[in-house]
Amino acid sequence: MTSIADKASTRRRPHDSTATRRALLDAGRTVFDELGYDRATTREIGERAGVDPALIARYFDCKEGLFLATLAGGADDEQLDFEPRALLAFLVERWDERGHSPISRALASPTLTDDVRQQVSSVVSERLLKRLVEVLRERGAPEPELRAELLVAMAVGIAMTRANGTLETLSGAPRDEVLAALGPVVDALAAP
Amino acid sequence: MTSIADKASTRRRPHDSTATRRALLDAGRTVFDELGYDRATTREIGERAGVDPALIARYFDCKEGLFLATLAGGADDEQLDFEPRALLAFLVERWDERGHSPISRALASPTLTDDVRQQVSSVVSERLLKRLVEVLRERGAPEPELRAELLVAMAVGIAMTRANGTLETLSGAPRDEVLAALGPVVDALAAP
DNA sequence: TGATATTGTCAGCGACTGATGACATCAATT
DNA sequence: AATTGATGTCATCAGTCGCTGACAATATCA
Repeated sequence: MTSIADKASTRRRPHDSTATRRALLDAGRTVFDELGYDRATTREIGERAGVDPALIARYFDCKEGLFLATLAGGADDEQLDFEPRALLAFLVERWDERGHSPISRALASPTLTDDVRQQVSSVVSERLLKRLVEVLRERGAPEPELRAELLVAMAVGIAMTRANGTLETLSGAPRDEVLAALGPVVDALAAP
Repeated sequence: MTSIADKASTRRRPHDSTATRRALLDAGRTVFDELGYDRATTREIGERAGVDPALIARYFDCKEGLFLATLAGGADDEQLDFEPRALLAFLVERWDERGHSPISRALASPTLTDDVRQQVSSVVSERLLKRLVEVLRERGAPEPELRAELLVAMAVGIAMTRANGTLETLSGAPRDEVLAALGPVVDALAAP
């Protein structure tokens, strides 16, 4: 018990900078995703990480620096299936569960810093669009770049409205049902 | 000149409560839409309305009260075409131009007060969903409520990502091109 | 004209936020 | 063991925010 490498324990092993960094990153991801950038406070992030908020400034320069870092990391783009239906299902599933990636929130945000916009663009492009565009091109879909981004945009809209409960039927419907209804829609988007 | 009913003039006609109310509503709509609820400040709204910010509290109780009021009014649901393609085109067009309705922002917002969620729900339902559902039902589309909300959700995602520029191709593409690509997609959503 | 309610102005309060810098604590090296 | 750099803690600052209450200006009506 009380393993020295205990991660989520109440007592932080002192003077372990990499553990502190990661704790802040994890907590930041969660809080930014749950509350959005503006509502998220450095004090809240620090508390959830079990770390003094002042360390955000030390390791990430400022709040926005931590935000940028959370955007970059986190999503391990393991063996994703880039078949359009499967990818939409993955995105909706991922963004349905809060606390993992603030990218969907950034994509849906009204105002973005230049740095953040650039970061989001490059992450989404690298992790999702690049290979999705390839798949669409193989299928002979016209304007594959545009259609790939449209698929991501659709996922964003669905995830956000499902999360905040403004569209009641959509929010209440089980994910399977939503995805089933979307099947032919995605096919139409990916058709030649 | 210097008409007594001059609305955007530098000098406000004194003691005209209805004009003041409307000025605050208009400015609120614009600022909430441009900046989102959190970034919008009562001082900024007051300045744009040419009105002392303290009057927000008098006429709308508080900032959120003004926000609720902006959600309710504004959109004159004139002779809308509820044919799905046309409706999506209308929504994307409307939400492409900032400063008119903060509803899209509310739909894309991560966290919502109960009051705001309820207001957004009822406005969207009354103005858009109700008749769109009818059209979908006439067409024999299954789960017309779900599909109607999916169309709105798609419009939200597209509008937000286009506005913040995170998806570069989609943001840069002319609206016509985007809507053209979406035509078959909407048809698939509305198909029986 | 004088009395009264409505409307607009202004200064400032209390709370919160991100950030800073002085200080304490720890660990590694000599 | 002593030194030194790295790491963590804390109090606090400066700025911003929504909101309030006292007061001034205006309109309405007797």
